[in-house]
Amino acid sequence: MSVGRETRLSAWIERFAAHFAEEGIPLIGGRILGYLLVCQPTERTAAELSQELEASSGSISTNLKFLVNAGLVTKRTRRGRQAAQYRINEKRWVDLIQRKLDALVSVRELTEAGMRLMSGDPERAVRLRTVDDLYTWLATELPAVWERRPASSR
Amino acid sequence: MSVGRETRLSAWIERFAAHFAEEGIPLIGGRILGYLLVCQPTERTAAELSQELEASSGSISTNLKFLVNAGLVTKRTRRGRQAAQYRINEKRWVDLIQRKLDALVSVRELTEAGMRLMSGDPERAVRLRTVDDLYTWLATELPAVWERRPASSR
DNA sequence: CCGACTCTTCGGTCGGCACTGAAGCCACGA
DNA sequence: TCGTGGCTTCAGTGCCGACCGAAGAGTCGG
Repeated sequence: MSVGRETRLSAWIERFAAHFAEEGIPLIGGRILGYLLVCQPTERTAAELSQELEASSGSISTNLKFLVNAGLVTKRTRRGRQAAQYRINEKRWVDLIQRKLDALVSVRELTEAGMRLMSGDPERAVRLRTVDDLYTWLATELPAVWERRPASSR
Repeated sequence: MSVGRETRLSAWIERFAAHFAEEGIPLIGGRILGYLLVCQPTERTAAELSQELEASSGSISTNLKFLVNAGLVTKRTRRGRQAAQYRINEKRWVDLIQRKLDALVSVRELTEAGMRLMSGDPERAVRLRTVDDLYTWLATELPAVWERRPASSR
C-alpha cells in the first residue's frame, strides 16, 4: 500500500515551510501557511492548528499574530465562547512577493548615495558605478513588469 | 568643519553591510564588499582589511573565502612572501541578483508539487491555485525581462 | 634547514531567535 | 458576579551562527 495522502501532504507542508524559513519566516509560521492553503475545511481554530502541526499554543499564537498582521491570514471571530477561526488570505500573497521585489530594488538607494559620495572622483567610482547601473536598470524594469501582472492577482 | 569624507564613507559602508546582513550575508562580509567597492587603491590585503574594518583575521579570512567562492571578490597572489591582494569583482554582481530572482521563481516548483497532490480535488485546490498562478506568471515573466538586461552587465 | 611572514583552522564565547508551557487576561454566558 | 474556556504574554531553555584570537600549516627568501 502506498503512502497515504495526508502523509504526503504533511511532507509537502514541511518542504513549503522549509523554503520560507530560509527567507526568514519562522518554521511554524510557514507550516501554518502551507497547512491553511490545503486543509479541508478551509478554516481552523488555533487549538486545531496546535494539534495538527504539533506546536505549542504560544508558538501558534505568536505566528498567527504575525501572519494576520502581514495580511496573509484572516481571523474570524464568532459570538459565544467559540474559538476564532483562521483562514488563508491567498489574495494577499502578491504583497509578499512585492516586498521581495521592493527589497531588491531598494539597494539602488544605497548605490546612489554611494555615487553621490564619490562625485568628484569618477575614477574611484567606476566599480560602484557598475553595480549602480545594474540596480538602476532593475528599478526601472521590475516595477513596469509588475504593473503588467494579470488582473486576477489584484 | 564638516564631517570628513572617510567618516561619511565608513557610515555608508555600514549601511551597505546592514542591508545585506538582512539578506543573510554576514556583517563583516558586507563590510568587505562595501569597502572594496570604493577603496583607493582598489586592491587590499587581508591584513589591511582586518585593520581598516576592525575585524579579526579569522573573520576576514572566513568571509573572504566565502566572497571569493561566490565570485564577488578576486584573489590575486604574488610571488615572494607578499600578501595576496583582494579586489571586488563587480561584474559578478549580476549573479547575486540572479540568485535572488531564482529563489523567488523556484517557489513555483513547490506550488506545482502541491497542485499535483491536489489533483482530483479541484475545490480543495483553489487557494493554492491562486498562489500557483502568481508564481507561474513570475516564472514566465522574470526570465524574459532578465534576458533583456543591458549588455554592459554581462 | 631556518626564520619570517601570511593565511587558515578551530575551540570558545556571545548574542539573538524560535519555541515551550504555564500563568494571567479577556470575553462571554449563566 | 462568578465560572468557563480561549487567547496572549512572558520568563526560561536550547540552538545556531557570527565573531574572536591563538595555534598551526603553508610559503618563500636566505
